[in-house]
Amino acid sequence: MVPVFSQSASVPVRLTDAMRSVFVELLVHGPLSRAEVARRLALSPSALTKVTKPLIEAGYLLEAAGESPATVGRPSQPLRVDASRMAFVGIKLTEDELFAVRTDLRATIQKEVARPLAGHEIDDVRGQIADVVGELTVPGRPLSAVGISLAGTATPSDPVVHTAPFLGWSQLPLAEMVEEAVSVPTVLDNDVRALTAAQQWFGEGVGHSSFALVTVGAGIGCGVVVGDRLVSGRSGATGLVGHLQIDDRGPLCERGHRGCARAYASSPAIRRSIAAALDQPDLTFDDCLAMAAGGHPVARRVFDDAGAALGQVVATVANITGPELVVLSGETVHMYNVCAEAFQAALIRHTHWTTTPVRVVVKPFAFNEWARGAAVAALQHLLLHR
Amino acid sequence: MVPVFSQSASVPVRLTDAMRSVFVELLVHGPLSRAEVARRLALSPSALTKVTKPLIEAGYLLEAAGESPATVGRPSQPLRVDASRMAFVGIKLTEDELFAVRTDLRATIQKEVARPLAGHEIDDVRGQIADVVGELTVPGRPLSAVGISLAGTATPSDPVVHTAPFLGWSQLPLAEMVEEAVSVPTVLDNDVRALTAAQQWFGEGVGHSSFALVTVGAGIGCGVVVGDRLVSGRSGATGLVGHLQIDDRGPLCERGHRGCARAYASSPAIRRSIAAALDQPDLTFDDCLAMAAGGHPVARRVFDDAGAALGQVVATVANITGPELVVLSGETVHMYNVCAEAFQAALIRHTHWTTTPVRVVVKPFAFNEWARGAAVAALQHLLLHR
DNA sequence: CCCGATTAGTGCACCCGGTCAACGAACCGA
DNA sequence: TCGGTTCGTTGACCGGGTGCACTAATCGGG
Repeated sequence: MVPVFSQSASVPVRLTDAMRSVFVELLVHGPLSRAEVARRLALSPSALTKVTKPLIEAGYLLEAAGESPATVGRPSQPLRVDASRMAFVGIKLTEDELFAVRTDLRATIQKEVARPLAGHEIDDVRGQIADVVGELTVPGRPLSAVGISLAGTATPSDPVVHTAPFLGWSQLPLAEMVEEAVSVPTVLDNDVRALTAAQQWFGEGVGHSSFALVTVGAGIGCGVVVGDRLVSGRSGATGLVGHLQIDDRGPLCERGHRGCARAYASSPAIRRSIAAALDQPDLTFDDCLAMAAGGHPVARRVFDDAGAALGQVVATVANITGPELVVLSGETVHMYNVCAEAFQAALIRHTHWTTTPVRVVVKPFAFNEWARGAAVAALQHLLLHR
Repeated sequence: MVPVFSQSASVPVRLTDAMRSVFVELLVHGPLSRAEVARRLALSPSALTKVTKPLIEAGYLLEAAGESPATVGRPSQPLRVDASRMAFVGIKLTEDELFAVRTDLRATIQKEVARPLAGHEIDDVRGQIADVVGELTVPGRPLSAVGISLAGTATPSDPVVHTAPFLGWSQLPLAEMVEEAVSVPTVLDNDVRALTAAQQWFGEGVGHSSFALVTVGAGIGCGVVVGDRLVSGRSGATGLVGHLQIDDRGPLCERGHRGCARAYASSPAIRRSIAAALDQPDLTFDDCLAMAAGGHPVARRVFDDAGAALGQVVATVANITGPELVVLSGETVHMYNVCAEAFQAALIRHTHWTTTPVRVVVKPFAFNEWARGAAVAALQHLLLHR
């Protein structure tokens, strides 16, 4: 447990469980007074002075300039973590690109890099990762951890990529290899789960002990948090909703399923459907979206179907896991605007009749959100499991 | 924490967290030596003597007559819990019947009672529950807890039934009322989750940190355990797979869904389908099952469709939650025998292609299993959350 | 303007649940 | 019989957390 906070600290700090949980509470729930943290974590007030003192002395916590909330009694002295105290690099690998960001402790992006992937050969990829990490590192400030996320089966608890179909990898000890190359603790994770982690600590999931994240983009993904814990099934296989059957007469997906979720709602499928129906093979997804927004009947229908498929996916996930909230995100969430009614109708229709539909929050998506997720996955792993 | 172990103990025991976890470990994982328990719970050997001594003295643990496992070194001294040290009553309420059992600590049924429910009027039900509890109680031996389960939204953390459609109840503080009537701590729970709890501690779930239970009977139900914790969504709404859409052309359910799981696989739906097709309204479910076993084409087809629907339900649950195992149970699981192939085919077909199908275990079901589940729910609540 | 009321934070003695280290116990095989 | 090995116990000790008494800082009211 020592390594987490000793590196680059003038005063090395020996971490106790209470210190860790206080730190995480302050990191996630923003500035809070000692008294408030004590109440939340069921600790005594005296424990809190004892715990926070070394963290403040070592520079991890700051006494935030407290604006008085105008109440009786002695005003509280809010504490916050010094987000700049640590730095992380998050990397998202896709079939043909590498996105990387450097973030601080609060997952604020400080620098970003995107570049094409030279190939899928592991040595090349390792080299590119090492280059990017070097590029993102500020000389005097060592990184605390590196996170790598990809579409495939991988978990932070395990340094090997089990399968990554789009990269053609299986049983690849990527974390070890990168760790060796860059000399920084490195953590792997599934891309959707990493994104869920980011939402859990720094996004819409804050304050919810259970929620689900559903992503739309090149595919449909899903991450689940239950009892404040990010679920990862056997070898990281959770939230595989991409091929959920919507009906049995719909469009075909690349695996030969008729009417599965990704055949309806993934961006390539939407584009293909409209392009094919109109015999305009060069239409882009954005063209399609514009057409739907403009009321074009074909585009409208395809997007309505996509929205309905998404609504059914969300309802199904909610029926099974019972989250307080579902966050909708992904590269093409903005399409929600043109299919909101279809989505809501399907959500209501497929929600089990004994409950009310889940609350759904649409979370706008920036292209570097995936890489940011990887950084948060690394951060969480460092703070919780070390 | 004191109340759990002090009642009726000649020597009152003050429980620590370690004592609780050691006790549960021994309860669930059978006789184990101190050394083994210490390893499993990451405690020191000395902690174990310290923890077990008072529990042995108070009669909660016994030194089991150790059959030597023939190994080098000093033979270990297995410990086991004295299952007779506590007694529980579990009650399952259905629309028109009340099933109740008395169990020991290991959920072994010692006495059972079943009787028709006089009505849904709360005072009558409360009275009947109190009668049954009295009937099941052995004079000298007070009960440790009473568990009540029903189809509807209820959680052990909360003494009120939120909704119980088949009983026509909503927002009913049943636990308080019963507790007052019988003077024993009383816990409510959803029936499927209670059954899942029983599987988790004393059934197929033992040894698995994540698994799902899918039940077939009058309806289709599902309970989920993730990270050793039984999932209960907002107000206990989880595992609502009954109306999962299987296709969009199938039979109608009572809520007007075409082709949902319960329209295919619930026992009333199966019976109705076959009775209607053959125009023999008096056929029973067992008649139908016998016909299918005998190769009758209509019955065969209906049961195959039911099996396929179940397979799809299991695959969907597994895709989303990623359990190590799925346990198949419920009043009519025995129908699995006549539709195993259809089930397996659907399971494979709907399992996400990046993973292998979950392991499925078919668990035979006795009619008092529901009530036993309620007893386990009470036991778990007493041991973990008190 | 002072004085209780109220809430926040600190210092210090203490407690108690665990570990550590040393040892005794009970088996094996040579 | 004796070393090897694992199990279990004992007693000293350690350290994280609590309890309590105290100080700090603000408010509203007489």
